[in-house]
Formats: sequence, C-alpha cells, structure tokens
Amino acid sequence: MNENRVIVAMSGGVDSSVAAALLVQQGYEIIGVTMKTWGFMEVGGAPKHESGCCSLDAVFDAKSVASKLNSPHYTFDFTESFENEVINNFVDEYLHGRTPNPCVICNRKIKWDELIKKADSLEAKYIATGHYANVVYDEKINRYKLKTGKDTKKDQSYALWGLTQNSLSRTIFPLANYTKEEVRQLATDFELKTAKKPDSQEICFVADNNYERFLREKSPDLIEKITGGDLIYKGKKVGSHKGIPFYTIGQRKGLGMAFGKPAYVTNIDYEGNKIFVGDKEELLKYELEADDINYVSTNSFFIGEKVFAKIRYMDIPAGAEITAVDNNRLSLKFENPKLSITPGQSLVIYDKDGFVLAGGIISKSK
RNA sequence: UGCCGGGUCGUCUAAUGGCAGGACAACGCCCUUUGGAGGCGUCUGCAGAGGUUCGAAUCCUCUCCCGGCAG
Repeated sequence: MNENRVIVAMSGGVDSSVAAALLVQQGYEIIGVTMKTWGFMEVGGAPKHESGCCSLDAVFDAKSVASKLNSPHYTFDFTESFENEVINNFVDEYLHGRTPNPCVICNRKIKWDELIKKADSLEAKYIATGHYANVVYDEKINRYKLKTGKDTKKDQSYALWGLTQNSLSRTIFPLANYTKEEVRQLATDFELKTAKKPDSQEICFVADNNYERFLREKSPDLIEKITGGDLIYKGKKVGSHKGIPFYTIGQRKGLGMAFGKPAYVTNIDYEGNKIFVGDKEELLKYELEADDINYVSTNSFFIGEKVFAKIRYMDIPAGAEITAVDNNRLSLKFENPKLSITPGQSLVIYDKDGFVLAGGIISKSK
C-alpha cells in the first residue's frame, strides 16, 4: 500500500480539478478517476453536455486536467452498481411515497465503497474528492471525524453522513479549507480548463431535472397502479392526484388547484393512496424519528443530549434534543418547529463546532 | 318560455357611472451536486348583441347560460 498515492475522483468540474491540483502541489502522486455511473444515451431528457457530471464532455475535461497535471487518468464503469444501489433505491422510495436523497446513497455506496476497492487494487492508501468538507482524526476517542468545510455556504458534509470509519480513514478532502471563490481563483491560477465551468446542480442521472419523466420511463407499470387516488384538502376530497411518487411533503407547486391562499402537501398516505393538502402551519412539526443511523464523529448519544440537526440539504442546523435511541434508530425533538419534515430525506446531526455526529434517514415526523 | 336570483382572468373575489384590482393557480427567471421550500417577474377576464351617456363591469332592452322557487 503506497501511502503517498491518492485516487482522485474527478467529475470534470472545477472542484475536483482543483482538488487534484492541490494534491499534486502537496507532493502526492495522484491517479485521476472518473466514474461512469449511468449510460449517457439511456437516461433521456436531453443531457446537458456542458455541465452535468458524468457527461461525455465531463470525462474529457477530467482527462485534460489530469494530463495537465502529468497524472494518469482512468474511467471506470460503475453503471451496474449505480443502477442497483442508487437508481433502484431512488425509484423504490418515490413509489412508496417517500422522498429520497440519491446523492447520499451514491456517496456511501459508490463514490466511497467502490472507489476504495479501486484504490486497493491500485495500491493507493487514499482517495480524495472535491467535496467541501473536512475529516480529522481524534486520537482521544480513536475516531475519524467528519466536519463542515470552511465554506459553510457550500458545505457538503450533509451528503456525506453515510461514510464509515474505514472510508473516512482513507479520505482526503483537499478543499476543506477553501471557499468556492478561492477554488475558482486557484483553478485560474493553475490554468485548469475547468476554471469557468458552471456549478452542477441537478441529480446527475436526471439531466433535465425532471424526475417525474424519469420515473414514468423507468417504472411505467408500477406508477400506473398507484395513480389517481384522492387529493384531500381540509378533510374533503377536492380532486384526484397524479400518482403518489409525484408529491413530496411541503410541496406547493404543481397542485394545479386554487384555494385562495398557498396550499401545501401535508401528508402522503401510501397505504390509502391519498395525498393530503393543507395550510403552511400544518407542516410545522417538532419531532421526528430516523433510522439507518450511522455514527460518525461520535459512537453514541444519550437521552437529553443537545445537538444541532439538519433535515434537508440546504438547511440551517437547528437546536434539538435526543429523545430516544435504539440501535440504529433514534428520535429527536427540535426547540422550534421545523417546516416539512420529510420521510426519506436525511437527518444529519451536528455538534456546536460543526462536526457530523451522525446521520440517518427520516422515517416519520410527529 | 307565467316566479326570483346570478353570470368579472384557469379558480375565488373587488371595483355601483370615471384607467377592471387582488389572492390562489399557471408560466418564466434566480437560488440549489437531492426532492421541496423561498425570492423576483409575467400572462390571462367584464357571457353575447344592441341602447342611454362626454364616459358603462355598473343603468335599460333582448339573446344565451347557471342556480333555486313555482311543480
């Protein structure tokens, strides 16, 4: 195992390009890797060639950057495991009326698990990505801790809660102490061709950002079965919904109905095939339950422990208290009510210093 | 066809003789490596025809619809 060798996940964007350049500057021997995660031609929806990660142009850009850094670059095909782990989960969750976080699954199962296997075969000790996050080893508790990056505005620690201790022990986040602005400047300084590429944003395998279309194409039969149930407003049926998967808690757009004031999806009843709509106030909840808990910067919680929690990607950590802990499941209660606590979304628990204590999947709100 | 109401953006609703306005919806842009939220912006209407008036959504006639009551 070569301690100086790093596998860098290069998406072809600015961030991972700069991450690679910084590692080279620091004296590491890097091997650039672009992960092919889905068939470019099969996803439909007119992929945007200039931006989306994993597009053909992206592979080309990643190669150019690696070449500029005098480093080797490989493209590995992870299409099969991506389909099995990420896309199947994505479709299945929506079909059950939940709202998945594909990036979370992808990071854990594909970006890390699969990439570490590659690192093993290439005899590299480390893997690196362009995420805005930080990892530090704490010898007192013998754990690798995951922490918010310097750029709190761009921080991506939320999507990384699923990483295991083993994964973290082999991870380098070269952008941990940089802001997006600084990264763009570095890209220019390093003369990387990706310096001015726009940030990517949509789910990589739903290039047109239309997940409804994606689900319909992916699973037409199943969707057929759960379509056309009741749309209920204040206890009364006001229409038919277009299918359980096409709604999520807190959704306002697309209801196609006017009630004189904004109306939101307040509940999804998968068993009864019903969508409930109501006022914004009905979305405010104090408590939630989450399972599939992964402990990161700590190995336990105690009842009554004060923490900070995020219930969605772009959320501000809010004060909360742990109310129940049971194996890989826990409950917590917020000091102030949260809007739209959504089953399927990730709960990420932080401490006051920005360390990711643990994460999990929200199963219900109370 | 003998009796009363009532027809205004897609929906709900203001303007009672003086520039048809709002809310919601829809659409667009911004934000965002998840979905949703949020911000900014845009569009669309006086049921039809005539009349009175300097001027009509508003007053008058007829026509067409929609509710009731009378059966």
